[in-house]
Amino acid sequence: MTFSVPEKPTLEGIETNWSPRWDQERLYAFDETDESKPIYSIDTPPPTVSGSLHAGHVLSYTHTDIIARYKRMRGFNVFYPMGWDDNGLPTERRVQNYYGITCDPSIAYVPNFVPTPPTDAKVRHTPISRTNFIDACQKLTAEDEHAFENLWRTLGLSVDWSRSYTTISQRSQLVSQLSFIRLLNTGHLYHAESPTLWDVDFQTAVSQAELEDKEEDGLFYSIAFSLADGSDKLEVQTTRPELLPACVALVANPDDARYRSHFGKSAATPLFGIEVPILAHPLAEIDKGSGLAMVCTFGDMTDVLWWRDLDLPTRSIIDRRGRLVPLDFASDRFRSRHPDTAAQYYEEMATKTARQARTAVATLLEENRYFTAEPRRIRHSVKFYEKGDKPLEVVTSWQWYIRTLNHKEMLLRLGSELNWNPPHMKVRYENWVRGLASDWNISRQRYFGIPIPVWYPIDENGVVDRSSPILPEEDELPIDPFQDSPAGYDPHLRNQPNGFIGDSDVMDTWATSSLTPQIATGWESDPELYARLFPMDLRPQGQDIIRTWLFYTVLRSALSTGELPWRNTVISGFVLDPDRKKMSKSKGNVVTPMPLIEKHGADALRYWAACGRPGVDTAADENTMKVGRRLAIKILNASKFALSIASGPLTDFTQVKVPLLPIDAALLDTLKGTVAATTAALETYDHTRALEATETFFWSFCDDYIEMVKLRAYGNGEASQEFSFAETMSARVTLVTTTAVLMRLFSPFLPFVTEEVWSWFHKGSIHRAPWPEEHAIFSEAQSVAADLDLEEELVATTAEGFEADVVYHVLSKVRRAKTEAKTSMKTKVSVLSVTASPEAISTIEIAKADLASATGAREIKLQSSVGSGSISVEAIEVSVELDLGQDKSA
RNA sequence: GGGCCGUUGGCGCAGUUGGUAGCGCACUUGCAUGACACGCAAGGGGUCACAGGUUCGAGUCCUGUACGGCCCA
Repeated sequence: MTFSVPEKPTLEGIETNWSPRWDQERLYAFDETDESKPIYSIDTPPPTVSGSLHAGHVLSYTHTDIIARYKRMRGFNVFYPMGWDDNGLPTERRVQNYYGITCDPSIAYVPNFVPTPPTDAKVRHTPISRTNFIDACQKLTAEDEHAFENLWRTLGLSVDWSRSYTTISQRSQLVSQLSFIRLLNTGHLYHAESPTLWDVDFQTAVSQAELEDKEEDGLFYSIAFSLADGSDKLEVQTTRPELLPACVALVANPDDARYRSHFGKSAATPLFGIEVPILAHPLAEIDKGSGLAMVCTFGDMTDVLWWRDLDLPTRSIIDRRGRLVPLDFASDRFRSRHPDTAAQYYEEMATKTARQARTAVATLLEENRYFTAEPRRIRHSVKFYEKGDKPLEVVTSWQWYIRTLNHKEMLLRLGSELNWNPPHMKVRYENWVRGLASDWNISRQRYFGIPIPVWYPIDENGVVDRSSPILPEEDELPIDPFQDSPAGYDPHLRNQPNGFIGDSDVMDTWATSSLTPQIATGWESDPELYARLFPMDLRPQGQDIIRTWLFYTVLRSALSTGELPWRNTVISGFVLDPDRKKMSKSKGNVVTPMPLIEKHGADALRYWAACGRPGVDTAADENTMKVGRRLAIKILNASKFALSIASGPLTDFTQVKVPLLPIDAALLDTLKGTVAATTAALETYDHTRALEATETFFWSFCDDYIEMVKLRAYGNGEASQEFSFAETMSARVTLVTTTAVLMRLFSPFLPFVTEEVWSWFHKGSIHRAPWPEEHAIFSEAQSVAADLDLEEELVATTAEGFEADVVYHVLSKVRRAKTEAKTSMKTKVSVLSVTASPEAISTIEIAKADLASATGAREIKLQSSVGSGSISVEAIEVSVELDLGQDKSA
C-alpha cells in the first residue's frame, strides 16, 4: 500500500485544521454510557474570567492536558471539564471599569438597560441597580468566557466542552447553597457578630487567606499616659495614635519587672481622659518599644485576642468606610474625666479617615506635650486585602463562618493521604493548616456572588433578629433571599415589623470554587454519576493557591464526606518573565499566549510548557518555543521521509519470510526502552522526563538509524550494495513501526503535528489510538508488515551479541574523518579498516552492508585484535588513524 | 523571625541508592548527500555558590555560611 504523504508538509494552519475536527467528532467527550472503561477524572481549575490568560495558565493547563491525553490513550474514560470562575469581586471590578458603572442597591431596576462601554473613560461611573449590575456582570463574563475557550481550543486542550460550568451558574448556586444549609445543620457553619478584618474601600470582610502583608513606611509614636491616681507617667508606643479614643487597656508581659507593680491599676488616656486598666498578658513583648502596648478596639487581630482574653469593653470608633465616627465623651462607654475638652480635641478627628485622623491627633499630642520622644521613622508590615489599596481595619459585624480551627488534625491527616507532586508542596499545606488563626469567614458584603440563602425575622418593633435565621427547604434551592420569600411569609412582609428580611451578603468566591468537584460530578443531582466520579483522580493547580483553593476544597469534602476530594495533585510552578521576574499585572510584564501561538505554533508553546517540571518556576523563554517548533517540523519531515521510503515501489516484490536484521531489531529494542521510560515518567506525572526520553530517541532515530538504513530501505538495487527484498522490507517495517510508536509517544505533548502525521497512514485520530506497549512492539511490527502488503511472516530475531552502538560508533568515526577533511558526507571512502576486539568485529561484520552504504565505503577491512583497536578510514581525500577504544567492544 | 525551593560551562536545565561531569540553546569550523539549511557533521567551553565534615572516593550524604526566589509571621 502507499501512504498519503504530502509533498511539502507544513505546520501552517495546523491548529485551525484539526481543532474543529476534534470538536465535530466529540473526540474528547466523557462517555457516560461506557461502564467498561475505568474513569480518570480531573478537577480542572476554573480560571478567573475577569483576568486575562497569560503564559502561566498555558504552563499549568498544558501539564494537565498531557495527563488527560495520556490517560485517554491508556484506555481511561477521561472526565475533563472546564470551569469558568466568573463569580466575585474581580468580575465586579472589571465590569465597573469596562462599562463605567457602579452598583447602588438603593436604585430601582431599569428594564432593558443595555450596558455599553463609555466613550470617555474619565467620566464618573453611573450608578445602577443591583439587578442591572448583576445582568451586566453576566453579559461581560459570557463574552470573556468565549474568548478564553477559543484560546484553549487553539492550544489544543482536550477538554470535554459539553461539560463546562461557571461558578455563578444556577448549578453552582444550588451546590453552594445546599452545602451551606447542610454545614449549618451539622454545626460546621455558624453565624456570629465579631470583629473581622475589613477592607474599607470594597467595604467587605475578608478572610485570612486573602491577606497580604505589605511593607510600609510609618512613624512609631511614644506617648505619655499618666496613672489614674496621678502618681506616675507611663510611656506607650504605637503606630496608630488615632486609635487613642478606642483604647480599652494597657498591657505588658507578666514577666516584665517594670510594670509588675502597675498591674491592676488604671491609667488615663492623654487628650481624652478615659480611664483604662493596666493588665498582664503573655503576648505583650518585653522588648518591643517600652514593653507597654495599648489595646484598642480594634487596631489589629492581636487587639481582638487581648480584648477576648481579658474580657475588655468595646469602644469602636472606625466605621465601615474607614472613617472615625462621632463620639459622646459623657456616655458610659466613652466616659471621660473631662468630656468637654475631650470632645474639643476629638472634633479635629471625627469623620476623617484613619490616616487623616492620625495626622490630626499627632498634632494635638505634640501641642500638648504628650510625646515622650520624637516620632521615629520605621518600616513595618501592614495587613492588606490582596486586591486592596488601603490597610485593613477591624470592624465588628455579623458574618458566617465555616469551622476550621477544630478540624486541624483531620485536615493534616487528609493532607498526608494525598499524593503530592512534587512532594515538598505538602509542606506548604501543612504550614498553612497549622497556622490557621480563625475560622473561615465566607460572607462578603458584595453583589455579584452567590447569595447567602437565609432570611431573618423582624420583631414587632422592627428589630432584626439575626440569632434565629430562617432557612429555605432544600428543594427550594437555589434561592435569592432578596427576591424570594421564606415559606409561610407573605412577600409583603419583607422589611416589615413581624415580617422578614433577606441576608444581603454573598458568599466568598472560594466558598463556591471549593466545591468544584461536587459541581462538576453531579453531586445531589445525578447520584449515579457522582458515585462513579467522586472522589476524583487529579487536582492540578498553581502553588499560589494551596492555602485557598486546595485547602478549602479538602475542607469542604472532609466536612461532608470525611474523605479527600481527589487522590493526586500536581502543583505547577510560576511563569517568570524572560528576565526571571514573576509575572504580574502590576509589573506589566505579563506575557499573553495568543501572539506566541501565532508566532511559534500551539505545539511549540506546549513543548515549552512540557519542559517546565511540576512545581518548578519556568521562564517564558521563546528560545524553548523555537526548539519546540523545530522539533515539530523535524517530526513532519522525518515521518514524511520514513513513510515515503517505506511505501516506495519495489520491482522485485516477492513474498518471502522476512527476518528482522539485527540492527533493525536493535532499534526496536531501544524503542521498547523508550516506551517503558516515557510511560513510567507519565505514570508519576513527570511529563518533562517523558518528553525528554521520547525526544532523545527520536533524534538518534533520525540522525543515526535512518542514515544507516536508508539505502537498504530504498531497495531496487540502486544502492552501492545490493540488498535483498527481505532486507529492504526489514528496514521499511522498522521505519514505519518506529514512526507509528513515536507519534503516539509524542501525541500528548504535540497533539497537532502528531495528528497530522498519523492521518497520513492511519484512519481515525491518534488521540484515541492505544498507547504503545513495551511488550507489543513486535506485534505492531507484524501488522505494519501486513500493511506493507507482506503476506509472509515477519520473523523476530534476537539482537543478542549484536552491539548496535559499535556500528554507530564506527559511523561516527567516519563522519569525523570527513568533517576534519572538510569534505561532504557523501564523499566515498576507498577503504575503511577497523581493528577491534573479536566481539566488536563480529558485530560490525553483521552490519557490514549497512555500514558500507552509510559511509560510502567501497571496501571494509575488519581485523580482530586483543588490545585496543583502531579504525582507519581511507577516504578519497583523507586517510586517518582513529582509536576505537575498548569501551564499545567490551 | 520561621518554613520550603534553588545556586552545575555565556543562557536554560538534567544528573534517582556516592564511583571517570551530561543535554539543549548560543558559539567556532565545515558540508548543498535522493526528508528537513527551521538541516547535517564535527569542535571548543565547567576546580558543580562557599567553608568544614563523613568516606578509599562527594555535584550527589551531614553541618554551617552567602546569594536568589516563594510562602508564612
